[in-house]
Amino acid sequence: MNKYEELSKIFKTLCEPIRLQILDILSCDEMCACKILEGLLISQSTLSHHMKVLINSGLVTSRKDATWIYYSINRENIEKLHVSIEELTSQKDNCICQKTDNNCKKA
Amino acid sequence: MNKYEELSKIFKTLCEPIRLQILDILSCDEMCACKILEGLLISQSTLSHHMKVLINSGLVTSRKDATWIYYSINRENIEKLHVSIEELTSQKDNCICQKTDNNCKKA
DNA sequence: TATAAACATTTACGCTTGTCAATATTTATA
DNA sequence: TATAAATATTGACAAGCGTAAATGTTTATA
Repeated sequence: MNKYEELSKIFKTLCEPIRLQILDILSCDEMCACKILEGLLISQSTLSHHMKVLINSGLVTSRKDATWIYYSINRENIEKLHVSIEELTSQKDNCICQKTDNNCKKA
Repeated sequence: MNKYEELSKIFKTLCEPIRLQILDILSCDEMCACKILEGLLISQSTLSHHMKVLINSGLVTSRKDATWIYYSINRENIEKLHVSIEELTSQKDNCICQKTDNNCKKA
């Protein structure tokens, strides 16, 4: 998997409104799935699916306590996302664009 | 459209590896579509489709010159994206999470 | 041990979207 | 005006994914 595919995996996670809402709900503190579900209009199985996607992306972590699972934002990986976006879009040496001869007639 | 749907529109744009590669190609300078295409393994019509998606998201702008169209990154909206991610994931007053009574038994 | 609560998994369905071939449009130039 | 280059659009198809009902698993407790 190249770097674009790696990064796109994070964005695929973020491209569903309901998952953004879940991150918002988790922005202040950890919360168990049953409480997250209370604020949403989706089924329990659908929430479970979305939490799995969030966990797999690395944007959210979980801990188990008895029958509850507490989810929280992985702030380290949120910061890594900021860095990745910056690295992708900012001017840089040895850029991929320099591998193309840019002799297209310019204005 | 609520704020989650608005933001998800940006992430939907970024969730395709080929569009991330296009942003990378544009990271140093503007480039016309025919030159962008040289560095990719997709058809012309597919590139045209992706450029339209990038334009519609606001992440890329374009200017026309004769038969060429030059595309460039809209850095102002990249910065807005950083702010949106920060606003979503950081702790804040009047957070959506406080609207749920968090009386779930904690460890 | 039986029951209930919390969460995960399986299965099926429908919608979205990436892809390309074919064609259309626009502009420069011979 | 005819041709070629650059880009957009249309149409069709396949793959990915969000969704929920039904069911399974784990844990606490009566």
